[in-house]
Amino acid sequence: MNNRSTCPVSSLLDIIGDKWSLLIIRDLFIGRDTYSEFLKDPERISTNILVDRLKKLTDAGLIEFIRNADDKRVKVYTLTSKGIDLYPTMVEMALWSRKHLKMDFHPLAVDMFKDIDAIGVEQHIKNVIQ
Amino acid sequence: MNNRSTCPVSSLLDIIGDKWSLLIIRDLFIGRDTYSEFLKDPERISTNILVDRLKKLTDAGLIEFIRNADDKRVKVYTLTSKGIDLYPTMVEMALWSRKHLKMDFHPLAVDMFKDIDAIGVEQHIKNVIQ
DNA sequence: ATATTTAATTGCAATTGTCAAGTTAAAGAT
DNA sequence: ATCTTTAACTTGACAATTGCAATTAAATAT
Repeated sequence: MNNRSTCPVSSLLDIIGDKWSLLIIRDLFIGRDTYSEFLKDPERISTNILVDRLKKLTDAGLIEFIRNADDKRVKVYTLTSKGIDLYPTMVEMALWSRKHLKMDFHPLAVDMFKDIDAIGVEQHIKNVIQ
Repeated sequence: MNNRSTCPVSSLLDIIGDKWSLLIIRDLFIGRDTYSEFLKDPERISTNILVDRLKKLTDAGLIEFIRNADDKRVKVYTLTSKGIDLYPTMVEMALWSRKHLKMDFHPLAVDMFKDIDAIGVEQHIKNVIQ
């Protein structure tokens, strides 16, 4: 366990409370699923941090990987159900940013916002995680 | 701005993506609102980190403070509307922990879960932030 | 065999965090 | 008026984490 406290927020922060972990989770939601694809992210994660976070997220049971059958060097990561369940949190974070940060967002985010406005957050989340 | 990218999730992580910032926000939601109360948290934040985070959260416009009129030594912190709007994110984080971490939670969290189960997440959030 | 690609490691500097102690200004006690 | 306590920092020594650049190992491609 190793939690700092019995607060459910702090307990999740103990797992994903840094600038990088959630970005790997995000990538998996948008179809980026290998080490080299994570490295291409605009946020420019460095290789040692990436390896460390992939290991920690795997140990925490949020992600797992299988070797690509055609190229066994390639680890293809996937979200576990535990990882998929972070989607509502990420959506709320994105909605906060849309409301409070005056900036232009990535096309994929714009599309997501459009869908949320069209069918509602609840239905959007349902569609993504089930 | 200084964002790493145009991803709305990463942009929020640029502001609160660490192990401490959200705990200060949490404290303000449960009525802890001074430096010395933050220090008493079970997570044991150290003094220089607390000062640093209070300053960063203030600069980011998530919190602000006024001096206590009766005791001018005391800074009483409050959430701005920008900070209050982090409540949905924190609730989703707490719900994730309840679902996936097999542990006993703080009485205040238990009460919150009870209320959410009774009236629904949406209504619970409405009641808290308006 | 040689080159290329994917994933991971290493060395070192810079940043961040911990812990213990000290500082300052206001408030309360004697 | 002086002493003590309290709130909010500040500092310094040290440990841990992160960032950057270069390198390595294994699998695959030519």
